Amino acid sequence: MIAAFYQNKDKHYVAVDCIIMGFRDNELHILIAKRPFEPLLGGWSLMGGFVNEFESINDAAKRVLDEFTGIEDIYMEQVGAFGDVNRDLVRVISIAYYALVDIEKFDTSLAEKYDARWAKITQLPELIFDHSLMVKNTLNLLQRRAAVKPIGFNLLQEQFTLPTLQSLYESIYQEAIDKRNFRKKILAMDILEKLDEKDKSSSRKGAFYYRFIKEKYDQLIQQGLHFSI
Amino acid sequence: MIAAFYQNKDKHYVAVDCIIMGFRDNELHILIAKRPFEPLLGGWSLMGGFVNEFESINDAAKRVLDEFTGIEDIYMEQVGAFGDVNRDLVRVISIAYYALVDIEKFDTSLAEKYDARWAKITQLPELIFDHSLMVKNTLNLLQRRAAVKPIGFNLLQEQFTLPTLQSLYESIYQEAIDKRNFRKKILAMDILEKLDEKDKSSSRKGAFYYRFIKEKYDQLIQQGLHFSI
DNA sequence: TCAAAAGTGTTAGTGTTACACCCATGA
DNA sequence: TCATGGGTGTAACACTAACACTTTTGA
Repeated sequence: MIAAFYQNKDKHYVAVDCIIMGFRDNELHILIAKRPFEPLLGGWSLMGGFVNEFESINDAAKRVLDEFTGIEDIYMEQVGAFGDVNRDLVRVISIAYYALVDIEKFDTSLAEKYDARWAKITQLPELIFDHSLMVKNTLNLLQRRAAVKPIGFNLLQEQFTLPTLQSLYESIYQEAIDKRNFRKKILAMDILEKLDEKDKSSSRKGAFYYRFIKEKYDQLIQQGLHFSI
Repeated sequence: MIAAFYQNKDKHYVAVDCIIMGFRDNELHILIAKRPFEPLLGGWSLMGGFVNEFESINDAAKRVLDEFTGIEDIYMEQVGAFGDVNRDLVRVISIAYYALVDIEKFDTSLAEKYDARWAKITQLPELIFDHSLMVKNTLNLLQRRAAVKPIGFNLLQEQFTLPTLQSLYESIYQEAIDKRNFRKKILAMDILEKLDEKDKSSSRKGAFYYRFIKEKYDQLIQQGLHFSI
């Protein structure tokens, strides 16, 4: 019988915790919620949930992401498993995922429902358990990923200006980038389409909108392009 | 009561699977074992074990590594969690770790005990479940890590020659490296100590032994050195 | 003396960094 | 007209990649 081999093994609670990132006011933000119950009532935490018996861990993460943002089809990637015995109040193994969302699509009614808010990554409060560590590892991973994959666009709306795109990367890497070098590099890849419209919300002159052309990117990758910022 | 919150949640078997890597005959090898029981009797698999109730997932990995190699204090890093519902015969969530060992320290009696063997990474047989995927992800991760961290030395003995070190990196990246450029780069970092002794096992002239000086590396890192191959 | 692997520098080219001024616009 | 952020090119420098011959030694 198959089950015999597993019979005497311990079983564990397994959770997913999501580092949901958005971009607003030229800064990365993370969605955090105030814990509504004891113990640690009022402590800030990431968005999480338990993995169900007939659900893959990826599906669990997608479910949690949808539940707390109201957005489906979110870009996400696993950060890793966190399994210290005492990381939670009872023994729970948690698998962290980070997600990149267009903050404009966020269902703000959920913020009230879960007592959640978008916190600037530079001004995060202390989080419960090992959630601060999860965020730290995520930022690390994001910095490595964003340098070689065009995932940053997931944080922006369909149309965005180059100044906005640049400030996004500046926020990810926490450092200033030279305007001319940045433009040269991103435009040289030839994966953006310049639109006719301008965004005049942050200057009188206005900045042209651009659009990421995924099809072109995919095609160029086939031909050996290496995305790099 | 604390437990109330968790009460109705599902529990899961959680395993660790280890991608144990060694270097021999100028090639990366992975330790795999023949499954000694049905179903899938005789199928090749990675080294694994279940996570116990009062054991962190890292400790579980260390336990498994020691059990199958006879070596303590092994360099290891988590690859990630694998949690498809049907990845195993029953629902098991597995956390993969890769480990880099000095293959000379391997307790060969364990190879018989577990019907294990070191398989060349270029000639791996098909593995059971999602183990081949785990290896693929590991190789990816290793390539990224080895380029910026001096972890390759964990695969070698205390003393090694530059030709050996080079062939190690050639095996990791599956591509030839220019001898002169490689030496220039690695020696420029000034983290190796040249010894007086030569290894004459692979040439009449003999190649000088070198040693990685961890203390010096740590010190230089403080001063802003970036390891890079 | 020869075969076989170890060891050694230079150059061209590519990519990266640093840097300053004009433009368009609304108030 | 002026204040503000958007937009543009070039030159020095650093790094990378390409490349061939000499040395040592045991058989």
